Amino acid sequence: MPDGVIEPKRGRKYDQVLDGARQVFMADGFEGASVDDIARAAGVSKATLYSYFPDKRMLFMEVAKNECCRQADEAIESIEMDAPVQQVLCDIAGQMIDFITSNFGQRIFRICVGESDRFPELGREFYESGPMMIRDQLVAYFDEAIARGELRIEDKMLAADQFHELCKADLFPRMVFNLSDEFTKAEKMRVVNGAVDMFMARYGT
Amino acid sequence: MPDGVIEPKRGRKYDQVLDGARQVFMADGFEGASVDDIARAAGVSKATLYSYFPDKRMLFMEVAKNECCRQADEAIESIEMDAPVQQVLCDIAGQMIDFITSNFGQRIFRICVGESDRFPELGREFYESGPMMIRDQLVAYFDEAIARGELRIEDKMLAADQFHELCKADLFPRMVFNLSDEFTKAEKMRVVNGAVDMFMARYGT
DNA sequence: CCGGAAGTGAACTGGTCAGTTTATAATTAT
DNA sequence: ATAATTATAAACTGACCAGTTCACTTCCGG
Repeated sequence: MPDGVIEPKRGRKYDQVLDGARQVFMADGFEGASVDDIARAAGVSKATLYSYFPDKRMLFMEVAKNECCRQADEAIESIEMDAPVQQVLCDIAGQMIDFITSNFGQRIFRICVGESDRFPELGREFYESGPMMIRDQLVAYFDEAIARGELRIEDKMLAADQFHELCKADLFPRMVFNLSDEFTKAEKMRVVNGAVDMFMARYGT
Repeated sequence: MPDGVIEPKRGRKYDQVLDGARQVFMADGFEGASVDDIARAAGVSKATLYSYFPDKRMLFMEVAKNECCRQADEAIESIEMDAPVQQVLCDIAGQMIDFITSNFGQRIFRICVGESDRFPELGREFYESGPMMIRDQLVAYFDEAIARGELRIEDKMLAADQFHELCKADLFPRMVFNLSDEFTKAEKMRVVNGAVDMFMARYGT
């Protein structure tokens, strides 16, 4: 079997381990998750797990990277970039809020923040595949809209970061400090519309 | 000694313990800090420490509560509420950014977020003495400014939360994910001005 | 059907840590 | 000065966990 492109990275149980790890990390956090639990959840022996991954951290990094990319791609697909600016911004805001308030978004954020001292690559990795990608996507979209005369922005990076932050108003603190872990459609709409209105008031033409 | 109002809560070494705990928690986080280290830093025996506080969590809560109140009071004092709106908003934004990017602000946030699953009172406590207080203060200020005809706001709570979030643009993600831990005056000014301009474009008269 | 690769389970190492206990010493109040 | 309170040091309990090792089993390709 010289190749076959989609052969599972190595060994049969690689994905199984990743799945188990995802479950346990999402349920218990990074420090909270024990490798024994992960092996049990994956239906795999600890020795096998350690034959795939050098240590707990690398295992976690792999889980996080995988899931982030998957979710980001999904979100980007689903947006119709040719609609009117207001509409596009609403869609983007909706996607961002859905991610931020999702179970995965919540957990990964919590872990990245909590562990990033003892585990600095993690924060950086997440920043680059999260906030930074969002900013780049937004700036690219702004460029188009500016060219069409629909927006006027001096500092596009700042505008992107501002929009991102506006989408977190109210919801994010409540979530992150464990006051709520789900939000109604109405609560989300309020924030989406608030963000878009504010953004257009400042940067609309 | 029937009373004397300012007698240290009980026992001579109470404050000493709190000081040591603050140092070690700020340096190592919550899980990262060992009670032995705290006792050593406080110059106190472990048994003494445990005679003041029932467990590590309660000790941490006390440290956090103390420090939050102290910092919040300081910040509120320092603002001249009768200046023009733009000026007041700039001052408030500056204060918020200074707190968020301060060593203490950073550490306490990291700990609250990281531990709030296994330790839910903590998140709530911090929310109430942090984001919620800020929102209330802002809303109170908005009321005055609206009465003077300087602002026009329908949803004041949302506006307060938006302003708060705007102050975190760029800086907050970079800090929280450990890409930077200090910021130049210029970086802060860019965000402050960006926040105020955006806010005034939306809610100014 | 055989041989090597992949996987298993369970015990083990070496370490950390919260919280308790005990016998002893320093402070303080009366 | 004496008795009660408060503090100390150090050892100890009981628990948890990452990562390793090893003797053994299962799986799969040639």
